[in-house]
Amino acid sequence: MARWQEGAAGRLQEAALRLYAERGYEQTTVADIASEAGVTARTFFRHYADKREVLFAGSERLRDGMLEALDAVPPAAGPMAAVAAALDASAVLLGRDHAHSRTRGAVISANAELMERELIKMATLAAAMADELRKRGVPAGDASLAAEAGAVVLRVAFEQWLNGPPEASLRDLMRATMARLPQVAAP
Amino acid sequence: MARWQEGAAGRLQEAALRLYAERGYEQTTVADIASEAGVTARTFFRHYADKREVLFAGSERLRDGMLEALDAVPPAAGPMAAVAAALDASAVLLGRDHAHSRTRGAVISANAELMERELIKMATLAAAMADELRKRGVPAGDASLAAEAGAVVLRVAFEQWLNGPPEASLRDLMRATMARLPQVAAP
DNA sequence: GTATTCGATGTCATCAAGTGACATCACTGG
DNA sequence: CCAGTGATGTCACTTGATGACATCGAATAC
Repeated sequence: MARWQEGAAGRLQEAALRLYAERGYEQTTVADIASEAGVTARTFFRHYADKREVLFAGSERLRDGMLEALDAVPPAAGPMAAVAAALDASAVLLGRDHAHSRTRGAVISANAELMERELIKMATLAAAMADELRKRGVPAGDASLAAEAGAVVLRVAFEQWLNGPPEASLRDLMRATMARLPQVAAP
Repeated sequence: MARWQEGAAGRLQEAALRLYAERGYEQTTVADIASEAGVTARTFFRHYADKREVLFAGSERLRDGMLEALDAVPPAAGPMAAVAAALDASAVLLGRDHAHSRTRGAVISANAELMERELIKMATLAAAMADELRKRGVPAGDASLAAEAGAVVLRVAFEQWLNGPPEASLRDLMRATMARLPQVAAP
């Protein structure tokens, strides 16, 4: 028998999402979350850098999955084709649990601090994709544009998916949005 | 003679930028800034909602200027043409003081919290443009895409301008980036 | 089988951000 | 002259976040 219960990180994650959803992010203290998970506040900060981060665990997995998919595309293909492959990978990772994503999305969009964190995660993702594109020989400016455009497609499609029926395919939404972009962007 | 010196908001802004640049954002306390500006910390928070916001005063002026320019474009023009006009307006407002922008940009990109704030300001801007486009009859999805794409162009061009020579024209950079987008976004 | 080390946690102290309540005092309009 | 206004100061307090040190079960070494 362990001195402490296992899976503190997971319990903290669940408790945080539940409390944020129930009473709101600002009305929830770290002490509340920790006590709910059966640990102390100090332990919360050993698992998550701050009160926001507990909602964004797993973002490295998303990034790695997307970069892997991007790398798998032959360099002969254009930058946007590579980005499209990364978006396909993201759809698999993000499009699993519609209900959970909805709760999480509602919590995040209800609070500016959480929105900020979400945005910087997306920006980091885009920067990583741009880096990868540059390594493939894409000119710096084009790499930034393609990666950021991909992030825009991801955000717009994900939001549509959240607001739509649970059975809709996030991947199809992303592809449709991706196809629409050059038409809208044309003058 | 007034009981207190005028222009506390401006003095706080200058002191904050200087101290953030000298010792770094995290190494600067609100008390430091306030004392430098000859007021108390409590007064700092009466002028700026938090320690980050002092670097983002004037973002409403930028938003208003861009929305005004967007509105001036005849609705017959496509959404991207309207966004382009808004970007032109932003170039006038943002492209004035290269040295100051560079210092500010260096401070912001050196700190994740400040980056977050910058990103949410851009996202708010994009959301406002998208709203305006929808009012002009642009379909919701296209409006989001066009506005977010415009924000991408602004960010990429602004960064190039910051890293380039002071005499370069931000407006020209934005137009060139804008023209490049549909080519990159095409599969 | 006992000793040692390791790792996740608890405890305590402390700092900085942010906020509410109330006092102050120069200026302003009557 | 006097009441009211507005920017500020003062004080008390909550909460987020971090460093230092202690604890104790478990794995590992011997």
